Amino acid sequence: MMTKEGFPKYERICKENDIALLFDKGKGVSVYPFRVVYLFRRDDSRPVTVRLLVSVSKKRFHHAFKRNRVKRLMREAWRRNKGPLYEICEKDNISVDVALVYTATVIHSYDEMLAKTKKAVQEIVKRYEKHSQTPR
RNA sequence: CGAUUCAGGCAGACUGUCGCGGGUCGGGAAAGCCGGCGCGAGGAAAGUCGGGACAGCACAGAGCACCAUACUUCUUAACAGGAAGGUGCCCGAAAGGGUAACAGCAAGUGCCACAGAAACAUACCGCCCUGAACCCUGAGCUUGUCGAAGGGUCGAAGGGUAAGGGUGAAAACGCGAGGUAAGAGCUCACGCGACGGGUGGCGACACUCCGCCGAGGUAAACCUUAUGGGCUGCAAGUCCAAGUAUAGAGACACUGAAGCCUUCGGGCUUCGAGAGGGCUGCUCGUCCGUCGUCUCAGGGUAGGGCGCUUGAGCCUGCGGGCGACCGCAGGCCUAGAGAAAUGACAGUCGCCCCGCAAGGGGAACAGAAUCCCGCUUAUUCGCCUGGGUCGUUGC
Repeated sequence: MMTKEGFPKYERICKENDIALLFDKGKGVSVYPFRVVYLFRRDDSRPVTVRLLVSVSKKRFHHAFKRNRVKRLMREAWRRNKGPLYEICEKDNISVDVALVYTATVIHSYDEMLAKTKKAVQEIVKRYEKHSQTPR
C-alpha cells in the first residue's frame, strides 16, 4: 500500500514546470509556521501520488546548516503525517502536489513540527472535502 | 603542582526502530517491485583572497601598452604560500621574540602645505672684506672749490660667508680641533653614508681592510630596472533530444472568399485578387515562385546522459635534508547529489561543570556541489600529547 511512511524520489517535486504550475494554479493557506500551497490534479498516466516541496528561505536563515536542519525536520514530520492525504486521493483517484514554505524565523523542535504538519494535512483534507461536496 | 607560550592531534562511542542518496549482488518479463551487503560532510566543508589541473574560445613571430610581483637562497605543478637566512625598526637586563609596500630619488621629470630670506642652490638678520661720498686732523706749496699720509660713533655700492639667529616635518653629514678677514670637509681625529677594490659567504649581506668622495626628502608621485601574465570559468564544455516554429531539400496540389441552386459531375451571382523576379526596354510567350498538404532535414527548447571523482591521493615503514620538503618500499579505495542525500526518535556508556550523595546541567564553530595546493576568518572560560620560559614545594 502507498500509505507507508517512506519518502521516495517520486514523492518530491523537482521539475521546474511542476513547481511553476503549483504556485501559479495552487491554493494557499497559512498554518503557522508554514505557508501551505496545494494543487489537486488528475493524471491517469501515473499512479496516485502525494508530492511535496519544502522551502526555507535564505532570507530567514542565513546559515546553510540551519536551513538543512529545518528542511530535514519538515520532511521527517511530513512522511509521518501524510497518510490521510493518500486515503482521500485513492478514494477519488486524484493526485496532489503540496508545497510547505517555512515562514518562522526560529527552528521549532521535532515534536512541534509533527503537530503542525499534522494540522496542515488535516486542513488540506478538510478543504478538499468541502470543495467536492459543493455542486459544480 | 600551577601559570604562560609554541607545535601537533581530537571534534563523543555503541545498540535498536523508522527514513534518505549512490554503489553492488540475488530474485523478477519489468516496475515508483522484493531482499542481502557495503559506503555516505569538515578542520575549517566557510570567505572565494592567491596559485594550479581541466575545459572552451583566441593566437605566426616580435614589440608597445596595461596589470601583477619586488631583500636572498631553497621548496613546490604553481603561488602574493611555506622553510631557512640577511637587513632596518620595536619590545626585552639578557636569552630571545615580534614586525616590515624590504629594488632604484648619487638616471630623468614633478612635488615639498603653513612658516621661512631660502625647500636645492637661495643671503633676511648677523659676521667679515673692499669702499665712493662726507667729517676730523693735516705734511706740502702753485695759497686753492689744492691736498700726500692718517683717523672716523658715518657707509652709497660691490663682494665673501651656511659658524650663529629665527622658520619648519625636513636647512647643506654630525661633533671637536686646526685654520681664516669672517667662515666653510678647506684640513685633521672620531663617527655616519655613497661608489670602486679586497676578504668571507651560493646569495641577500658582513668586515677594527684599502682607495675615492660628501650628494635634503618623496617612487602607497610619474617613472626606471628585473621577472611573470591571452580571455573566460563545470551555469566550463560535450552528447542524445519530445513539443512548437522553420531558412533549406523533395513530392503532391493550385485563382480566393461569401451566398444561392444541384441530378453532387458542377453551375450561377456578388466582392476581392490576378503580386514579385529572370529571359529583351515594351507586348506576348515561357520559367522560377507566391498560397496549401505531406515527408526529409539542420540547428535547438523542455528533459536526459557524459564531464563526476584514482588523485600533485591517503596510511605505515625506511632513508636524505637544519627545515619547508623529497626519494623508495608495502598497503588502501575513502561522498558524488542535482529544487540538491548524509536525517529523526529512544536507550546505554564515556567526557566536562555543580553537588557529600541522590541527582541536575553542558558539548562549540559550522553543511560537500569539477578537483587539488595554500592563505584568511569562526570555534567550547573543551579535551589530549610534546617542547620552551617563569613561579612554588620536595629530593
